[in-house]
Amino acid sequence: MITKTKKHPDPTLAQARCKQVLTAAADCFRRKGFHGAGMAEISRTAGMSAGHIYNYFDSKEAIIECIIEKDMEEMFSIFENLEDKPNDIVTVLLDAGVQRHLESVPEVSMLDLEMMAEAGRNPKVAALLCQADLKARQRIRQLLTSERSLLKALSEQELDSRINVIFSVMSGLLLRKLLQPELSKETVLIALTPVMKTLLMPFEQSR
Amino acid sequence: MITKTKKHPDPTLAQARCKQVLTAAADCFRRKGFHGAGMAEISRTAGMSAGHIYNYFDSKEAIIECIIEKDMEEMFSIFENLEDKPNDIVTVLLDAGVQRHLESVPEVSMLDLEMMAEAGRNPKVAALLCQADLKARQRIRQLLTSERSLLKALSEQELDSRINVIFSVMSGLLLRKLLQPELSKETVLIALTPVMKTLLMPFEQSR
Amino acid sequence: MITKTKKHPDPTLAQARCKQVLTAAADCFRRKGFHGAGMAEISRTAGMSAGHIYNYFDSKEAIIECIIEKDMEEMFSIFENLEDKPNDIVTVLLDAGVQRHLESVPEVSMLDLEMMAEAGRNPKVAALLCQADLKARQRIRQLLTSERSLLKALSEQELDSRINVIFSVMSGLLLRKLLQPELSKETVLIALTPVMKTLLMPFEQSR
Amino acid sequence: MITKTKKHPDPTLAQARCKQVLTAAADCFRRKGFHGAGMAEISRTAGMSAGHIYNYFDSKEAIIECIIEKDMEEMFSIFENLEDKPNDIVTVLLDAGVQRHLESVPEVSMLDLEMMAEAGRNPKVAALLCQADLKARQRIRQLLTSERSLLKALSEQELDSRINVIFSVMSGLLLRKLLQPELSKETVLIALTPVMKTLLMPFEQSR
DNA sequence: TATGAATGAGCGTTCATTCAT
DNA sequence: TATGAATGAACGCTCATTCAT
Repeated sequence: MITKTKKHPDPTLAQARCKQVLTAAADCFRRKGFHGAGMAEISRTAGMSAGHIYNYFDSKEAIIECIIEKDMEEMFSIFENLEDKPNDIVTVLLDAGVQRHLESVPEVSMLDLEMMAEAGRNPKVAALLCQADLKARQRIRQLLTSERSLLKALSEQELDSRINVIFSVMSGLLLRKLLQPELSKETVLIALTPVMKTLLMPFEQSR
Repeated sequence: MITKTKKHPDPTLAQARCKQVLTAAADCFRRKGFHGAGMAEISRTAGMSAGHIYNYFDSKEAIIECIIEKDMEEMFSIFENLEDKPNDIVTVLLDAGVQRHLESVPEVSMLDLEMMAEAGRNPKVAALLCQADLKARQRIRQLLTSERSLLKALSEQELDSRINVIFSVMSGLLLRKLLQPELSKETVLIALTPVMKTLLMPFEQSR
Repeated sequence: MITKTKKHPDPTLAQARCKQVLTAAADCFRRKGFHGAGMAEISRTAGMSAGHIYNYFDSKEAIIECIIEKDMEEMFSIFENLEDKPNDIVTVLLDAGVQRHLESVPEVSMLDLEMMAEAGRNPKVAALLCQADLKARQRIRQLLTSERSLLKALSEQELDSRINVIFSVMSGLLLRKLLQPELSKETVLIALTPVMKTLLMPFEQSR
Repeated sequence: MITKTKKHPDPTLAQARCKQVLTAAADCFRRKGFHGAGMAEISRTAGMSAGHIYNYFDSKEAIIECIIEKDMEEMFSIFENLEDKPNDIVTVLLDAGVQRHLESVPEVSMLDLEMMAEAGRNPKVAALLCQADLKARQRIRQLLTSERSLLKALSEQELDSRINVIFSVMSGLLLRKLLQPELSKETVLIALTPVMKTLLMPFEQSR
């Protein structure tokens, strides 16, 4: 993750400084947005001169991308751990999604939102996000087509549809939390659980 | 809508000028984002000098807030028209949500996202959005508890839950379109329709 | 010469401001060099905010190029007037060259030098200078091959050689003035006159 | 040559390190110009940390001045060797001048130009250059007034004039090469040789 | 009412220089 | 002696905002 374009004889220190910068930057970005936070503020927050940051990152852009990359990686660690779980896939997905998008501290959500908004303007950011999203969907697809799934016989398109709606409702929670901060997990689960069941079972023709 | 801090001898003209500015600004913001569009470009688009805009708005911030307000109002016109529709509430909600969040031009989605991101930092914007969201939920609640609904007997909390999940999955489509632009309405509907059915009917106890 | 990329409803004012900037910039460049003079100093000298300069010039680079262009044009006005002079071409060229390169105020020479040094790094500047030099040589060639010249029968190459040596000795005076400021015009002319005669007459075979 | 402001227990090593720096710096300056080359690049080229350079030189400025000094010395070695040559002084001077100013690699010329431009602003540099120029002229004067010269009877002023014009035409070649890179030595010599002959012989009264 | 010339604070970035080790 | 981490002032440039007209 550390910029390859610069030599850092002491990798431990370098990594520490990078982390300092990334932490500070993430903090500032959460509070002010990517473009609202200036290098001056970031450097102040990081306890480091603005100039010195450029020994570790090529540009503010690079910091943003690095933060996004880190965030995506972290998001994936959620999915990595999914398969070890017992066989109730509904519960597993519910927990993961709700935890990530509804229970996280507001600051995390803010950064997620900021990233999406940035993706609308910055193609590089958009690419990073799309790529991460693709990987996530593939991971879920793997899960849903595994031996024990009830959906292994589904057509490509239907599977796609279900996965997209799952992602839609989950990431939508992010926006709900923003617009209705008092919303509790318990309340959400009342309706979300049946929805997830619907999405993870064959649709009944009778309806 | 017109800024109260300035005197305008001719209210008609003033209102016209305000509209000019707001239209131009909305256009620019859609194309470039809130911070990507400059006052110079807005004034050019509005066919008015940059300085003159300040006779109607205190700042760029004020323009942004005004546009968000307008946008919220417009979003409501969608809900206003809902009740005139025939009795298949599933179709009605599906159409409205999909149209707004999945079929709109990318620029609209981008602006929605920016608005949300902005809400994370600007309490005034957050308040506007929350208020609009509240009104929207109340409107839906009205619909769902009307005479012809199957859900009129639901508890407050369960109704709340359902409405929130409906909003979640719908607004989540916004993010899906950003992350997977090739996703088609048809594909989405395969899974989204059963989900909406689930959300708009009493849950079966057997599940 | 005024930047075409910006609209200036009042051309008179615009031209005046441009001149202000160019004068100030030339002054600063003479004293500090192209890279030694900052926009802050230039704006201070021009009695104008730094930001405002960018309403007239796209960049510092553009200012430099504009100054060079102006300088080249001015240099040409010397050559334009040459042909009206009486028939002693030796005197005519001597006067023009000595006046330009030896008698000019030191500031002019400084700028000339700066331009040459800049040409070594900046291809655009180099191109401007080369082009002007080419035009100057063509003008001289026209003069030397005109009816009344003694050199009209010369081979291309020999003509080229003579012209280049003329330019060489003339522009070399620029450097002499820098390195030996006390050198007087009279002293220089003692040897320079015979040299010019040599260059403007057929070479004698006997030598 | 070594900076006097710093103590160096091991003078031999110090001198070696200085040479390292100067060699590296000269190299960088030739490629990028005085202001185009940064201390980072110089230190990398010198195989030494940037900070360490400041143990030998007070500033980048000091390095520049030191290099100019060295360059002036080197220029003199050309003149030193002149007197050993056989008696055709025209050829000797022609060769020396053309070699130095016309045939040298472009980087050398560029550095010469930068030095001159620098002299226009930095009095210390100006002094160095003037002093070197003075010495060069005195050396030539020695040559021209030696036993075997045809010019030993000339007045001070006339001698001065001739020397200055010689230097002028020679250093002017530097500028010609910059402005007309395709110019060949052969072409130049066609006219330059007669000019040098003119300058190194008594002027004929008949003209 | 309307203009656009003008400002100035702030932006991201660079780089000569210092200093703890 | 030697390092390179760290600084901070300055750079060119942008842009929301003001104000004389």
